Amino acid sequence: MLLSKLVGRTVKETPRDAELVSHRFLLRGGFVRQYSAGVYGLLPLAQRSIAKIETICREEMNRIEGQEVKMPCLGTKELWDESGRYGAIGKDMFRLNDRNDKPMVLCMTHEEPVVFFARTELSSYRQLPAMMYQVQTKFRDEPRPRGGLVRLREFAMKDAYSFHTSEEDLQNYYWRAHEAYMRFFKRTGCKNFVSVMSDNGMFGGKFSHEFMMLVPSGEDTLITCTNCDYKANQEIATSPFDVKYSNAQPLQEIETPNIKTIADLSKFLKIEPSSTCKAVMFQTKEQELVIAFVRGDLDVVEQKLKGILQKELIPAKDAVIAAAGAVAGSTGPIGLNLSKCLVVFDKTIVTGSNFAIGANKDGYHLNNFNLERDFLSGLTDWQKQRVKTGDVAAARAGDPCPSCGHALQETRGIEIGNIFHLGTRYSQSMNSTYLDHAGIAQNHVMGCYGIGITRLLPSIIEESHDERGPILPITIAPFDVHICILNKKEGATEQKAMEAYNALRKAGIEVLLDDRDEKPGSQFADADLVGIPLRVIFSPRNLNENKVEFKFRDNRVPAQLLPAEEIVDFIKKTVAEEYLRYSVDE
RNA sequence: CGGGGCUUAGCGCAGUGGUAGCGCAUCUGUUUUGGGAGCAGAGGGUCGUGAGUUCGAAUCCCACAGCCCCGACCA
Repeated sequence: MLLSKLVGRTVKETPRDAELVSHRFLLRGGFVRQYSAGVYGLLPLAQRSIAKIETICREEMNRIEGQEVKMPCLGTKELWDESGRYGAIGKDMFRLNDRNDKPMVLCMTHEEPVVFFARTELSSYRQLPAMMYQVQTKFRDEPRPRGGLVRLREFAMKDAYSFHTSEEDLQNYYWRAHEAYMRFFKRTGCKNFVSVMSDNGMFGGKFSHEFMMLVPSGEDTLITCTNCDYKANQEIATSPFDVKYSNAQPLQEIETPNIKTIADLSKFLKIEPSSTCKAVMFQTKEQELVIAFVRGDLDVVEQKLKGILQKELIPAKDAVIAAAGAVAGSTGPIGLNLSKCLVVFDKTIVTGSNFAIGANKDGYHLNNFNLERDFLSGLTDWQKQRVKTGDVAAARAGDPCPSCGHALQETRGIEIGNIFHLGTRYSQSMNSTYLDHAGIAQNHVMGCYGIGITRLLPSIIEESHDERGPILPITIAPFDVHICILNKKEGATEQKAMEAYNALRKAGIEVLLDDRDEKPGSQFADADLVGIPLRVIFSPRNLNENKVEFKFRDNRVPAQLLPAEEIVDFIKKTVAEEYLRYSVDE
């Protein structure tokens, strides 16, 4: 490809709206352009790069017996009603009506369409297990798109769905998919990534893993152990915490004027925040108050709370708080109207003792609160139905690891892939069955596996760049080699470069040739912005000595001067070696 | 959906009531050629939209929209 003809120009100035490094370089390098919030077009550089990502992805999916399919983006209300998600998913799903006013959706994921395939095509145990995958555009009306290509409303995802006759078979396949993902990310040049245990959401089945690129700009917080293999998204990460035990003291009511926060309360009572109990309030869509009690030094993880209650939560409104008899600033369990609220106690409150807690009376708190003695033991049977205990607190850096007890640490990550156990969540609701040995209809046991194709390019740039631009792995770079011609009009410079260009292309190497009559500085700056890993520079200065310059984009070794007649063979060899760096053993 | 900011040429910006500007980019010519050069010239605008105030509005008032950031949310 001749750079002079390439659609997509580089720009010197950093676009005002771009905050993330990857966003800045993708715009400045002429990879992408924005159409509207969360909607981008891919120019040739990005399109080529993403096509390579897709190819590697297909190879890895095929390797685990995946069969590529293509399901429609456009879906009907009827199909999404079968799983119940037409109603369960809120505004995140794009909805539209066809010409006859029939309600339609733009699919944000494809469990429903794939089950549509499975229930007619996978009707015998003889066909199982089976996996179908596609690379398809997804539409999600994100409340807030952000970070350039990191969070989009329209993006490409590789989504895969596997069908099994048993949980055991699914588990086996799940770990094969896990391995395929590790291979895929290594091959695409991801360096610092991990798989962590993650939240399944409301409909996701029993377990799941997220693949996370560890970069400071990541949106997710990960909790990892400094000693063992424990790794989890903070949404599900847990810790035994450091619990102090002491003998139960008598419950006392204390006057606490104008004390509304944990910080104020612990200061007033001269105790550690970990000796207090805080109330965090949400509500359900049915106007039911939800109060989570957690040790004062900890925070509540909303996803954990949702998991325990199996309900959607929104911030609590004053009227709902008042209706349940909760007093903001002094909220406590005693005196609540349990018919109007659900209460969840974190395990830190179950196992700890003598907490300072709200008295549900403005200006008062209780001290030496002990959950069983002071609250649970006095509940009637129906009240007990309204009170749950569980793990709702966020593990933090420094807390003990649940596996080995060593200190945990926090890391930021971008989610670049996930694998989910789905079980029979969709096959049951959508009546998707196969006949087993005995001729009895059984629901398919399912797993699903996603990779954020579009998101991978910015994620890799986030972890692989310098101040001048991206440093792309050869496996996903838009071209293998970038050739600059300095002072093309002088002598045979241009002719020599073109000869090398044609010879390399004949050898199947993808070359971007800067054939513009630009100053060296401009050419180098643009080459840095495009980020192709290998660079060759033809100049009269060096050709006078019969030499050509070669360098790596990442400057891993100093630039080398090579005899002109050797450059083609040298590049062929170097390109092959470069691909080898990202290969994964069979 | 809350809070904040922004919207003037392709990009980055200046312009507080009186003929719409600068830098970069683009095009022409010329000089120059190892880290974003110089000179000379040219093209490019419904100043986000609508409605007001005014003799006159990019500028003042009102409404709306779009975009970005923080938060909420993220199946």
